[in-house]
Amino acid sequence: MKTDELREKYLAFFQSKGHRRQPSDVLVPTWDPSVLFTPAGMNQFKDHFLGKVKLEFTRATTCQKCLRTGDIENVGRTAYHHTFFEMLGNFSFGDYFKRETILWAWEFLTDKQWLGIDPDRLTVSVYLNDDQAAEIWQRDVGLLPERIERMDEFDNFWPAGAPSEGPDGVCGPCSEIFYHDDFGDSVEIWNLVFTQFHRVGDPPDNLRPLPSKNIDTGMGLERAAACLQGVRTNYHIDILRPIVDAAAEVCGTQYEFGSDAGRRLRRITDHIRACAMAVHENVYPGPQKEKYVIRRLLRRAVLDGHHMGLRDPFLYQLVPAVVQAMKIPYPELEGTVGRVMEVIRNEEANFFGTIDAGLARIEKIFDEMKSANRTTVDGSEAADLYQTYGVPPEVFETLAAENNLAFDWDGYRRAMTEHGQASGKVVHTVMGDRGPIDAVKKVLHETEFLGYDAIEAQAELRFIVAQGQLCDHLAEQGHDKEIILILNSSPFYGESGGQVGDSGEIVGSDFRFLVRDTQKNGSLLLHHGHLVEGELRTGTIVTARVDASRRQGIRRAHSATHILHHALQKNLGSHAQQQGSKVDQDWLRFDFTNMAPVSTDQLAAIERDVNTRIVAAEPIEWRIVPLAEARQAGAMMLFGEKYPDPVRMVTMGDFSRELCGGTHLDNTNDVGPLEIVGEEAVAAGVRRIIALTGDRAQEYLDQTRSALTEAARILGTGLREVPEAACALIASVRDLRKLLASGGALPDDEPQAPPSSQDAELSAAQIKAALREAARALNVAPFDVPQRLAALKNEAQDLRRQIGQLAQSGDLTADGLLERAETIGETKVIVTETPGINPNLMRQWIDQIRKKSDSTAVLFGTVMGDDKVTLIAGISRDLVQRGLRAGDWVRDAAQVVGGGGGGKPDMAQAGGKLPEKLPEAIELAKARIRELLTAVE
RNA sequence: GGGGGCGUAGCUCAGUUGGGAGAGCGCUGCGUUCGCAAUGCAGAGGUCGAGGGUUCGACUCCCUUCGCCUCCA
Repeated sequence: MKTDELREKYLAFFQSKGHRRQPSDVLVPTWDPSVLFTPAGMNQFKDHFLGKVKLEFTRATTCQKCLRTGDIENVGRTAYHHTFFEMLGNFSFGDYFKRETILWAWEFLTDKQWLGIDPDRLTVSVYLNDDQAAEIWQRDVGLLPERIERMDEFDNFWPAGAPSEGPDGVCGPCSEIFYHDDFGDSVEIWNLVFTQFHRVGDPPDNLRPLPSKNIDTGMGLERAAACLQGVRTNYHIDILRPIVDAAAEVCGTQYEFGSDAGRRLRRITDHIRACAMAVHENVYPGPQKEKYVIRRLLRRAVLDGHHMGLRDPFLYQLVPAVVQAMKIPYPELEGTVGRVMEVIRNEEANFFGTIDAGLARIEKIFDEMKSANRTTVDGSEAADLYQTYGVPPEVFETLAAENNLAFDWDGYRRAMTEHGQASGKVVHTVMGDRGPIDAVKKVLHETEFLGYDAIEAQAELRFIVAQGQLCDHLAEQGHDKEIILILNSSPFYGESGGQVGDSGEIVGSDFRFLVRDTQKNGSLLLHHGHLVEGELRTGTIVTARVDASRRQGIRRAHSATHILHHALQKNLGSHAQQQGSKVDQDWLRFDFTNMAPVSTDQLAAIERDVNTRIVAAEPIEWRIVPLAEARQAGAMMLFGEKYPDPVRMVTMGDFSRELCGGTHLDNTNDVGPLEIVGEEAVAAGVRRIIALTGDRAQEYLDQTRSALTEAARILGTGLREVPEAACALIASVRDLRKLLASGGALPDDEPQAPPSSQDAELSAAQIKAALREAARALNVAPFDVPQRLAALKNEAQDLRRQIGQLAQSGDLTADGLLERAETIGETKVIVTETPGINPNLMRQWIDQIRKKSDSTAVLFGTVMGDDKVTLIAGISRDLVQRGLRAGDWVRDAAQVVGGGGGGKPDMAQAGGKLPEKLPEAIELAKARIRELLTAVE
């Protein structure tokens, strides 16, 4: 039986038993902070199990995309381990229980109409004291007692070991069904979990019966398919074997089941499937969390290829094979093949680069080891290299072996364990209640949202949460910590879909509560804020009033976001899909898929398109429609997003249809101007645009204009010429610096600012472009351009002044100084003030003097600025050999001017901050050198 | 979220208790050579990521910040 057929039969079977067929949840459930990836079919029903949502159905069946990395080491080695896999399941929320579950499972497995498995191949297990389940298996199904095994809480309880070890919360016994294959293995193909207890504390008597019992079953699709297809490993089933074969071809090797290469090919198969599915859902390889897991999977697969001799990206070539295998249940995969391949190829290429860089470092370590006569690679050294540069230890070990060096795996593991501990641990909660909000959920399933039509409404105050606790009455004002109010209905929008929460106020007959922010928890709206007047009491009728102007700014930004999304796709291509967004008051941030930076020309075109749509005054409308209808209407569907059904579809004119729960304008014209103020990278393949709308866009334009005007004033030129003049100023400062360093003279004519053009007024776009160009040349943020220009201008002036001083000291030349030098013994000694000379020039002179005369000792001093003194001393080589130190000499002199110094034996520098004492210091230096020279005679 | 690391010339990088910003490749020019390859000589190219602080003096030390890499969870 084909895998696709098995999947379909399972879902159809449970549909025929009154189950609602639900689509798979996304791979990364962002709504659930307790997991990175969906680990099982029941995950999307957590709140159903706990009675926290209104139940529209009490029986469901799914085929869930899952990803687990707990057993990652076993992938490829064993027959049945995967990271990515599909899980078939049927669920009951307080509906049917053990009897139906067991009978249906048996019917589906053995009935000829369904799987038709020979009953003799099946055995089952039940929990030690679950007589109820055992009896159903024995009496109702008719299994012989020897085919029913009793297992302990670590095998047949969920969560494993819960009764004695916890955690607290819902739990229950389970019953597993095993298939005995032709290879002598017994394979657990189906786990039936009977959630019937609530654990409170440690044994004994810690399992309380739940009022509402649930069923949660899971059948591993690949595993069951392997049994039905009679193959010895999941990797040989019809949807995986083609990927294995494709991997073998790409790796240029023959697939053999038992070989080392065979294991590597199976691992590559698993990991590329996981990566492709994740990237398809817009989860890219990255540095943290779920993105990091994907990166690690990809790298493990690349490493296997590396072991088999590959040195260039290869994994990406397997993406089509993955899509081919998975496209029946997930037809949307075909739409993203190119993007997925590109992302994976990119990441692979990066990693091969990392490996190359690592090789160089490893060579270096080997060299050091050889010179130190060490024969074992230090484990902690390898761990260090891995943690810092990502050089995998396997690569290290291989190279070590080639160099006849051993590798200390124990030390490596020890170091990695320490690192893990140093990095801290996060506590994971499996499933359960986490505070007062969960308690509220059981009573009040949702806050009715009224904000699409109103910004003010009457409502009943249902719950007050203060200091993390529920209370009925609260009089205290000025709470440090925020209070949360929950109403039965509210016009406040809770942060979701990237749109920030509303702020405003909730008032009653005798109180006033300021809402700072509104958050969403499930279907509840949480109003966070502070009580400023009166007393709060649950059950009272209140008026909830949203801050109207802020809401209006948010509406502008949100509608602008949709228009921007449309413009991006038009200008960059349909791959420019939303990756995330944040919508605030007249401010929006929009992340989207794009491999390269968006050029300034493209940005200008995008901005122009958006503004054209805005002024076209297109109507904006929304409706609640069935998901299928929205899809047919061509609404934008994002990968990695799970939509409710029906959905809210927002339509703008005839150019944009998006599924969106946010608050929007009625007409595009109300957006006002839109200004793109930034474009940057957020991750490989993801770009971010930041834009302003309405008032803030207008402010931004005004600021831009005044910054450019100010820049033009500083430069003494026209607006249009600012970039050119800025470049000229930079060049002139650079030239002046060189001039000063080399001791050249100032050119007669000061550079002139380019003449200001008398052209007509510049457009907004031209102003922005001019300021941006100047900012790029100056390497500062656009609004800092005037400030930077002023600083540069000052610097230029200062440099000119210094060069002028330099010119006045023209009589000080190396030759001139040498002529006037005092001779002590064989040595020419020059100790003098050199007004206006910078340290660099002093050094050059000292070098010249040392070239012209054999034995010399030179010390120059000058006043720098208003309050600083610089001294430079240089002595010739023979003096150094005789034990003189330039540093000692100059330091003595510097002490007179209140400073210190040092340097090399033949050339040293010192400074001080008492300019008036410079002559004294010079005199001391003269005296010191006489002493020093006499001492070493 | 936490640990480690990196931002220095167009590229790859060096820079040793804080005291003259370097190498290799590339580039430009001039030689050797019939020409190419090769090679010799000369030269251009740097706000040492940004901003503060300590200091007489910071690529170097401290703090902040931005970008990138990497590992752990």
